Amino acid sequence: MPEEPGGPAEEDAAARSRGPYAKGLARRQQILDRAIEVFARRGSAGTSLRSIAQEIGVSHAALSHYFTSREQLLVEVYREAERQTGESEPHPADASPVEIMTESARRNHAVPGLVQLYSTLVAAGLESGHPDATEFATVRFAAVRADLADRVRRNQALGRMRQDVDPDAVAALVVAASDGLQAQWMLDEEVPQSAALELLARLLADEHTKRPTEA
Amino acid sequence: MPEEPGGPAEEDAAARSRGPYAKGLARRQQILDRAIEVFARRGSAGTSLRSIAQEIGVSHAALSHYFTSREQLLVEVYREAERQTGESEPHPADASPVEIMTESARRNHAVPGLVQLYSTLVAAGLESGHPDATEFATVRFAAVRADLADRVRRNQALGRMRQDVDPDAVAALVVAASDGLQAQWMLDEEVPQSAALELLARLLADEHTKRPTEA
DNA sequence: GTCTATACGTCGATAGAC
DNA sequence: GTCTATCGACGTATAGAC
Repeated sequence: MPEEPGGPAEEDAAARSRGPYAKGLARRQQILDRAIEVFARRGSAGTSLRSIAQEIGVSHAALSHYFTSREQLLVEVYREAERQTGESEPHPADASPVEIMTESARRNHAVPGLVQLYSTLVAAGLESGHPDATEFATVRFAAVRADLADRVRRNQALGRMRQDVDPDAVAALVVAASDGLQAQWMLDEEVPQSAALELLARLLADEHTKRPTEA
Repeated sequence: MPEEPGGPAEEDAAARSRGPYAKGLARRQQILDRAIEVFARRGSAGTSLRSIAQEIGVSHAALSHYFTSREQLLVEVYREAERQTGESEPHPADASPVEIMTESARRNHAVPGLVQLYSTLVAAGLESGHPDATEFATVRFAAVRADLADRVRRNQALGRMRQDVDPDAVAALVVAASDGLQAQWMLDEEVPQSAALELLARLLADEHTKRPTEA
């Protein structure tokens, strides 16, 4: 219970008694911002709680005050970095699944370390004993697949996409292709990432709307 | 593991003075076999050099005698586990790219922890400062893509695959789809992994050879 | 609520004895 | 070839200052 010497106590008291407040939120945000820089410079593997704390000028225990575990910090750093790319804003309603993932890939590449962090989180999520990463990966995959499957149905209804494909299978396939191609591209920029995604888009396009030059 | 007791001593002396020989190789193999079991049971994330060493009944320093780093051990464990699935044996020459990856996925699922280990190695390989994992992932991706691209060309020559697709793009796409679908499936077995791969195969099949029931 | 100090147990790596 | 011993660094947990 805050002592709050002279301030207007009514609304502040309720707000202040629980949950994070201005200073704490700002601090938390500062931690995330600095963490993004550190991850971009050194990668997520070599970045300890202590090194992030040192960059900010606090003790590593302070970070534990804002994030219950290193893994949760990683997840939140990823979300914040993704948010800063504009990825959280909704994509155009009539965009095709492949267009969505192509645009996402383009945004991801603009943030150093983001693809690596994503890969790290997914890999950790596959292991038991990493509940934060598992939940992150599970929820994210499910949400992206659901969005893409809806877009497939919409594109099919518009006659822009083949009718003889299962929307759920297409959604899983497009997510997998996008993620996998980004990983391959990180290791070898010669990998035809864009060409492969465009190829997939062409294969999924309705045959009657395909431009003859492409066939 | 014959140490060839009565063998000619000349080359033995040279061989024994450096590099591994019978006893050391057997020990190394034993370590890998036990490590595979431990990884299957506990996952790669929670498996330290100490825990593997404990299972074998040696100190963790002994493992460092055979593997220069934990990362190298991880890579070799993956290779050994993959070898034991029969994955190292060549696939039929006329198999299609998607058939190859479908069969590989089937074999991978038979070994607990293998998909997780693979994801961990690829994620580590994307980070700088992990040379062993980086080399593993780079070489493996390049080799698989080269094999698949050859198969695409062969299937195109046989008239079993669309002529209007770039073999290199198809190879990268199929690898990405296979890897990504396995990861998604590990988190949610409802993901239509097989259906998505079969869908991709159908999209890539030559239109004239497609069975009418599928169109 | 925010943060420091401190400590615990574990980790990968390495040096040197046997 | 394997051990013990030790190192520095890690994530986490707790006590308590402010």
